[in-house]
Amino acid sequence: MSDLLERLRARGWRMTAQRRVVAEVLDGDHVHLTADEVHARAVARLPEISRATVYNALGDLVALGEVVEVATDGRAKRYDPNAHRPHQHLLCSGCGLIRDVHPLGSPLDGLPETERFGFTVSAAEVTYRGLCPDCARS
Amino acid sequence: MSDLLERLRARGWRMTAQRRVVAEVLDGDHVHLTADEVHARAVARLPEISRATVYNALGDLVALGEVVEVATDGRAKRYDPNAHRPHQHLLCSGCGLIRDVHPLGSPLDGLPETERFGFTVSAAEVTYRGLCPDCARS
DNA sequence: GTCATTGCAAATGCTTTGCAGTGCC
DNA sequence: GGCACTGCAAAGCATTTGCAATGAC
Repeated sequence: MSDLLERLRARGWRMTAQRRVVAEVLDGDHVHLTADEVHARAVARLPEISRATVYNALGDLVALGEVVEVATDGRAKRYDPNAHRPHQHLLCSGCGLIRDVHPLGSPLDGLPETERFGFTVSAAEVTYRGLCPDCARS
Repeated sequence: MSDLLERLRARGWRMTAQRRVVAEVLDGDHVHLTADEVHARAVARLPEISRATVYNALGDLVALGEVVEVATDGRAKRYDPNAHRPHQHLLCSGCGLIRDVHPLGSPLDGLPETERFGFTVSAAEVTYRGLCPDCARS
């Protein structure tokens, strides 16, 4: 368990029961959830929480840089709470599950056996993010 | 221009005017289009082509392994026709534009200046694809 | 007390689906 | 000529938005 809650409080994020529950659900997980899964787990602790509120809270956390939005397949986005720890992702093409991994060598060498968690790894994929000339201009 | 059309014919893909136009629109492009952009360009050549048909054709091409579905942001999927050439992606966080790049060194070294195409690159991201134990079982 | 946050429900964007008609092989 | 492909319109998810009521600071 990490100190996500404390960081949020320290940064002056107005704390409500709903937001606390969303942050608690995410906190430190190494298997990332979709907004709907976060909502389902939040409901277990706070039955009246709405989907819109979960989306609001997740959007805030992303804007604060405490959580990273991961959209690696065409389905629902997933939310990665380990924004401050450098890591890479292991994605299941079958069910969309995403796990954090921490390999040491170059990605092109493939993922070490010890970091595969039982997955059958078939490809490594690299994406560079930035702004294109047009978007950088405005 | 590549030989996508010929490969498709050779593999026995039933050719229709609509499918040909979709394949022609994609063929060899290094900036990848969304389904809607493919539809727009297809309409320019074949006004009565429907969106559903474009989705069908794209889905087929992906199933055949001739085109790769790229879903790097939470928006519309984009279609990469260069499935047979190893390459990486350069993504604009502003507008979602995706371009192919062909860097030589390790991704962790960053993207060489000659491969940036005017982008301001801020991050490199690695994803390993495969099947999780549960999905591999079935 | 004020103003941000919540919940609801309706709207949006992208994609898929059902089904009758069309046309490729 | 059979059966796969097409077009249309309607349905389906994931997500966003508008707005009145609520509650944190």
